[in-house]
Amino acid sequence: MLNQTVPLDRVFHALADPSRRGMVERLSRGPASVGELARPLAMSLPAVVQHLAVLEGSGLVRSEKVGRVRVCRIEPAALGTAERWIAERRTLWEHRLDRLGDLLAEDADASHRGRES
Amino acid sequence: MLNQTVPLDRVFHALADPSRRGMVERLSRGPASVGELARPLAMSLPAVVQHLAVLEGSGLVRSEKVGRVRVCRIEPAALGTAERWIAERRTLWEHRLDRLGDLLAEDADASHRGRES
DNA sequence: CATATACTTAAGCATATGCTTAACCAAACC
DNA sequence: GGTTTGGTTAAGCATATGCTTAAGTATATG
Repeated sequence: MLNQTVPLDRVFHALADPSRRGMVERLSRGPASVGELARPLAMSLPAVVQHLAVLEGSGLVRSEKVGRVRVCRIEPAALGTAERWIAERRTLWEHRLDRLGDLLAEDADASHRGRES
Repeated sequence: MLNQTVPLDRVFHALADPSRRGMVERLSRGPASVGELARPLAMSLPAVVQHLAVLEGSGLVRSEKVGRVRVCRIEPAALGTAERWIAERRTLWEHRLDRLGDLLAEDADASHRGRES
């Protein structure tokens, strides 16, 4: 498994901003133009375009130009990468807690039997 | 559902750095001291402590001092928050794709029946 | 053809981030 | 009590981020 650190950096960084998460949220309900993405945000259009560039750079969003409007859509794969990383860490400490639980159980068991070992 | 935007900002920002993810990864296998966390990283101890502060600020990690060594542990809840946010977005566009699939199915159905509507 | 619309590009700026080194503090060791 | 060990605090600095305004381009629309 290749150590793909760069995309994770970009995906998590992209998600670390509430405006960008708002855009992802909007796009998860369906495609939208830059103007539509900008409407709910209290900032200039160029600022929104910069956020969009971060999202595209992370692979979370892709866009194409149709006439004079740019249509943006979500790109599920990148979100999956982030979700998977988190899930893997969770699995690790869950297993660790399992082993800890086993140890405690053994311990309890041992003390019932009169603390051998 | 309260709009808890601040912790998500911090959690995603904390995860956006490979050194910090490395620390989380290490801690997901069990508690560690600051020195242990620093060992694999090519940077000064104060830099590591600053990363640790970011992780603690996000709620991903908590630590306590035992004698002269600081013991750090992972805090599962924060990771869960991030995972949940992503999962919710995924659910949204999956449902959207379902509806889209329904539409296409209806469409195909309609064209079989001779393109009504 | 003229004008409005929907971006796009460029430049500039304030603040935040990610380090560094130097100096300091307190628990453990000899 | 002196020294090593493990961490902490402070200051400084280079670069990155997140905006802004101003000006430009290309596609509709009347």
